[in-house]
Amino acid sequence: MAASPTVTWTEHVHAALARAGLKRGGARERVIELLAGQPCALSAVQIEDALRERGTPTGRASIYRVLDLLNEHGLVERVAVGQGQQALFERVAPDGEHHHHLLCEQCGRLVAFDDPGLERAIDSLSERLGVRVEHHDVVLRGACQRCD
Amino acid sequence: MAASPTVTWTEHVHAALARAGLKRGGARERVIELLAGQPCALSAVQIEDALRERGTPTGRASIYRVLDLLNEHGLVERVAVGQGQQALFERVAPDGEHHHHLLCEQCGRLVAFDDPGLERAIDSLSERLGVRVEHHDVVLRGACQRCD
DNA sequence: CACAAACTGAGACTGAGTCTCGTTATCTGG
DNA sequence: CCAGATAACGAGACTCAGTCTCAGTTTGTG
Repeated sequence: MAASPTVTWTEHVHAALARAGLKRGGARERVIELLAGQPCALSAVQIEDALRERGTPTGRASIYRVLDLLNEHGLVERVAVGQGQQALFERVAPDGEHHHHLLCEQCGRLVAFDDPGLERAIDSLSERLGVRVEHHDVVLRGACQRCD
Repeated sequence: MAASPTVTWTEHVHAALARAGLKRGGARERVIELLAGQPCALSAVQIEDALRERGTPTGRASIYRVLDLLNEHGLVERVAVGQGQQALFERVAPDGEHHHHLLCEQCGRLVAFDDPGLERAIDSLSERLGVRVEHHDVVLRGACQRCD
């Protein structure tokens, strides 16, 4: 939502991976580039298909490897839409901004939203429970504006 | 957490299914009985194993059928713990009381919690977004009290 | 008690995700 | 600029949760 960040996500990713002493590779660049152009979450299968359609078919193993790597470095986030059986991945903004999802049970559309009140509720929760909350996922299911 | 409800979950389930004009069957009774005795969510595989260990091995297909049926009737809820690859199921209290989960990334323990503030935040969210929210899942990941 | 409808389970099948391993590309530093 | 070391890649076999099918069994009603 921040219109044009000082560093793009792609640059941010390259910097982080270089800092970790990793080399570059074709498959990785392709996955990163694809994710960079996505507004919301994508499944590994969708990534595989998209790359094939672009004329750059990429091994399944490589895709999962890249996704795992990016996830470990906090550059990408696994979204558990729960009902479906495949994991979705989406980029994490360098500034740490993040959002959650509403899955429309009618049309299957995934709608992103954010809400400070919700974040606050979760923060205070972590204190109340006496636990350290590292990540949180909120998935709403219902009908989106279009379908309601 | 309500110490002893007027109707037990098992009775509630039987009543609901009878109302729907369904017959009884061995596999169903076994799954219901097993779930009735669980404090928290269980995967289909765990159910299959547990039933086998009890000396009443039950077909995989039947277990999934029962779980789907109970889910359709709102008697059981699918919990998407997200990272893992198998769905978890747990009973839904007749009084509609519900809770969420913290998954400890150290020990893998699933801790249940509830929080009115969180529920409120989600309710107000649904208005703000102009959508109808039917269900919601909140999964926290971090370290539980024991591991922190 | 007979029959229709519901239920069950063995096992084949699907499809996402993992693993292996031989090959290839990248990046030093000499 | 080259060579060795190390990281990245991809084909394809494999795993495993979950689905589907279908013939046989049980339930409960008329």
